[in-house]
Amino acid sequence: MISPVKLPCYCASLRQAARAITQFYDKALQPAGIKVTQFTVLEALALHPGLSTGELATSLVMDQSTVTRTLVLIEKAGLITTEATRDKREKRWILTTAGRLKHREAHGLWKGAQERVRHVFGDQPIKQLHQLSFSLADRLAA
Amino acid sequence: MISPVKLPCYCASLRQAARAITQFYDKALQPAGIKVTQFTVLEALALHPGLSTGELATSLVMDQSTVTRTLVLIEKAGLITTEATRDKREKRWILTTAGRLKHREAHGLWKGAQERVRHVFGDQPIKQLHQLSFSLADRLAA
DNA sequence: TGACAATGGATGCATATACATGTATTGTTA
DNA sequence: TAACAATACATGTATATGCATCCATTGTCA
Repeated sequence: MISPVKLPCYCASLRQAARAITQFYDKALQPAGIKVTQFTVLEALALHPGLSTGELATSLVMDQSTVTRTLVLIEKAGLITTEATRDKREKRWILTTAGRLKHREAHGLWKGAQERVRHVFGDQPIKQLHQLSFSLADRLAA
Repeated sequence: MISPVKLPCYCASLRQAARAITQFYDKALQPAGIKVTQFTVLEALALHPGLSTGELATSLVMDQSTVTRTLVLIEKAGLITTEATRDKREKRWILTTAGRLKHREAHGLWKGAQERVRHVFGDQPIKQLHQLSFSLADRLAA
């Protein structure tokens, strides 16, 4: 009896989808004790060790302050640490041994979530959504 | 020189796009002094006056507690108020006069943002993204 | 080299988000 | 009708997010 509110707002629909899929992935990652946001940073550092805080922010299209706070969390958890650099202002991040283990564990759970999403939503639609999302973020960042 | 991290995660890409477009709309709505989240609720109430907190949560695919907090904000701003109901537990919301004015003002700004997004991203792509987003939220909510 | 600009992060503040739980009210049933 | 269950929000806690601003360090240039 609740009228479903179908808003024409492009922003509202994207936020809605982001909320829904975030809950889905967070639930999937729960056994590893990390959130999808934190996993994303771990993944980025696993692929590109030594990225700085600012570089992470740029490449993940996040605000620098947001990245800083996520980094603090996973650093406290012992998953990442900083390398020594000449420039004392910057911090370059790498996974610790515990971080590599956690990443491997989380990666398995994440993969399962990816597959389930692909299964329930369809291979073509999810890939299309994925591409369009990246593309939009890219376009709007400029 | 910063390697752009293209993650295969469906969740990461959606979150990225959601962040980017949220900033875009928030900036557009700035003259009205409200955020796109708040505008979404105003819009829902403009279209469907008298929705309860829980109904808003369901129809907007948001957590009830999140909706409660957004409602508190725009209520404090004098934009919405509650109707009297038999059931003293529930709150049914309607726009105040100030709320209707604010909604009208914000709606104009929002429309401009919609058009600009459509222009920079393309009519077909944005509509496709819109549909896919709603569809995914729908699918995952179930 | 000494002042000043630029850079890289950190922090204060406000909102967004969700989960778990609490509280008040309403519904149900023995 | 007196429990007890169910419902509708509110609240505590933690993380996510972004803007404005601050601080420390580095770069530049007269």
